Amino acid sequence: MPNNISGSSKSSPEWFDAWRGVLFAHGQVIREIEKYLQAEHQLPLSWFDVLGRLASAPSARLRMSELSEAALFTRSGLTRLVDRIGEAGLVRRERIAGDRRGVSVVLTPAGREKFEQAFEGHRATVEQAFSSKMSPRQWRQVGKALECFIRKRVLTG
Amino acid sequence: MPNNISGSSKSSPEWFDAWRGVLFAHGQVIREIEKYLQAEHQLPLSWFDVLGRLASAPSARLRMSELSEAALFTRSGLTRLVDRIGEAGLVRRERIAGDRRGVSVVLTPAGREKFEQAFEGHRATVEQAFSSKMSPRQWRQVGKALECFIRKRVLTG
DNA sequence: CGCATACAGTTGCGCGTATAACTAATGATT
DNA sequence: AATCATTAGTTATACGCGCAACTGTATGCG
Repeated sequence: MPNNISGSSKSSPEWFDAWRGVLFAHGQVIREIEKYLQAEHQLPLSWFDVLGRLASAPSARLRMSELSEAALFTRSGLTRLVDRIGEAGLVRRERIAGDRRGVSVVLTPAGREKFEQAFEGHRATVEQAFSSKMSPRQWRQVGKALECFIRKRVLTG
Repeated sequence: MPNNISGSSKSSPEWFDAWRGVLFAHGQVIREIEKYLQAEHQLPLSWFDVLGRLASAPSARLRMSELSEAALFTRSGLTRLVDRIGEAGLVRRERIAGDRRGVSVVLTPAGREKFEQAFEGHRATVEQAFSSKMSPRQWRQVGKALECFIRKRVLTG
């Protein structure tokens, strides 16, 4: 076929390298984080993620839809996920006054404690696996460039 | 602790924003890509990834271990993945002369065609979902900063 | 030469997620 | 008030991945 393979001209424009970087960085760092959380806290990353979002929400509560919006999973997966975390006593569901369809997921004290225990190590893991691989200047650039992908938490105070 | 990095000792130091950016960008772009590949080519992203790696390898062939090293999955998952892609006729296995343990995965003509059909659209999808969200300067910076995560294909020419 | 160790890849199993169909409540339209 | 469309969340099913144990081959060592 016409295209010559090994040449970087066709198969890899510059912006594609950026994407590949995101792809690989993500994969490697996620693995490290999961390894750490599982080994030290018996905590799946998905649990940690949910706990973290709740912990930084006002009143430590979020609706299912709010959770899934910001999150890496879909609504469907979230139901079971919250089930499991709930069974472990780290969150609980509460009805919402005024909308009988909705449910709030609330962080329990046990959940907050679990999260706080894991947080520092998680931070250290990200630092070691991710940010230590680049200069401050660079991570600032990366943060700025990818800022637009971050779903802002729009929370009415 | 030894390091109090540049001021913000709160919940989000600057390098953490960079990581969050990677996390979110990855999630969103991956979704878009998967949606496109599935809708237009009935091709899971993992298949496309394998086909692409093979397509850009000399002789369009790679060992299982080479595939898994560079890739986003582990060896175990790869066996089944290659099974499925093989059943679809896009790759095939071949024994390696001189090492009866090893197996080469080889791209078939059908596999190459499938990949090439999907490649352009994939490229366009990444461009639209990822790189159009930032300036050329920025994606260059991102590419540079995350370069170290990319497992280089060390291929003796 | 015979046994132990390391390596390449595959298989059994369990778990978690996504897709789609479903229940239930809300809101809009008439 | 009755109906239709929309939204919130759950459930049924299937599929893909990772972990750990297993087969078979290669290599090291006494």
